[in-house]
Amino acid sequence: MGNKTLTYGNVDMLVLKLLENQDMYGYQIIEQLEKQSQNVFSLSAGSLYPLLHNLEVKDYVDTYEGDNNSKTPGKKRKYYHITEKGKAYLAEKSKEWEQYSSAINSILFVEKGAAI
Amino acid sequence: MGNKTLTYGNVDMLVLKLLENQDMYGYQIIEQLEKQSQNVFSLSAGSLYPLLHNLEVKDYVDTYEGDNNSKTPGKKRKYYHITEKGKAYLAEKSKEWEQYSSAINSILFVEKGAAI
DNA sequence: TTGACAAATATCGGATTTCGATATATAATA
DNA sequence: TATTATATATCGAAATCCGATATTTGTCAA
Repeated sequence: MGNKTLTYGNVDMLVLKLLENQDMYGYQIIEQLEKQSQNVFSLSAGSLYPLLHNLEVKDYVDTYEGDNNSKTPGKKRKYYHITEKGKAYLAEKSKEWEQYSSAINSILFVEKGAAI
Repeated sequence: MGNKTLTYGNVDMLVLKLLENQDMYGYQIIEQLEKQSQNVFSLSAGSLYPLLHNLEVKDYVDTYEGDNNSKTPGKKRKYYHITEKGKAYLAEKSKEWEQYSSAINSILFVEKGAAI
């Protein structure tokens, strides 16, 4: 990431969220994440692919190979599709994120001298 | 923390924020953080003390020993006080947090099928 | 009075997560 | 034909946090 530690523990959630919207292949996820965050995040390939394998092992996604007749260069695309189990996990993590970020904000945005 | 990875990389910011409000000793920081986050965070001592030493090495805080005539048991309290350098660092990290969390939210809360 | 407990600080190794470097494959392009 | 862009993959290193453990010291109950 641009800032290394800022998405720690949340990348899987972000990836699953993108996949909830549509099936994607790895490289596409990297580009989409960068675009959709206005260049705040730029996930590296070395982070993404192990993470995707992990999501597959945990049955949060399943995969299929892309069209052979693709006219783009490079290795064959591998598409990822979120499972029901993945959706449930995503919902859980999203909820945790809301709770967590609001707790951070409740500490950051307390005025000096305010009663707590 | 209650949830292990959710505050990764942000604990120093939270601690400095508490110290911006008033000088505190370690144990007090743990209790205050728990209280002020409505029990969302519970920082462990094994996390806090190395972190405090690191903040001291970086000149983000300086320290002094508490009163000898304290009637509470336990080791002597060591108070931490935020420096100007620490305040500048806190401001920087807070800004990053705002940017980061809003980027996360912009990905999480996009409606299915919405144009991006 | 003495033993248990609570307050307070401290350190270490282990677990988790992410990144940079590197490798490989392949089609388009110059 | 060589280079570049696309695409997937793996590995070791770095950073951060926690659980377990240890130590000190004052209070309080038995």
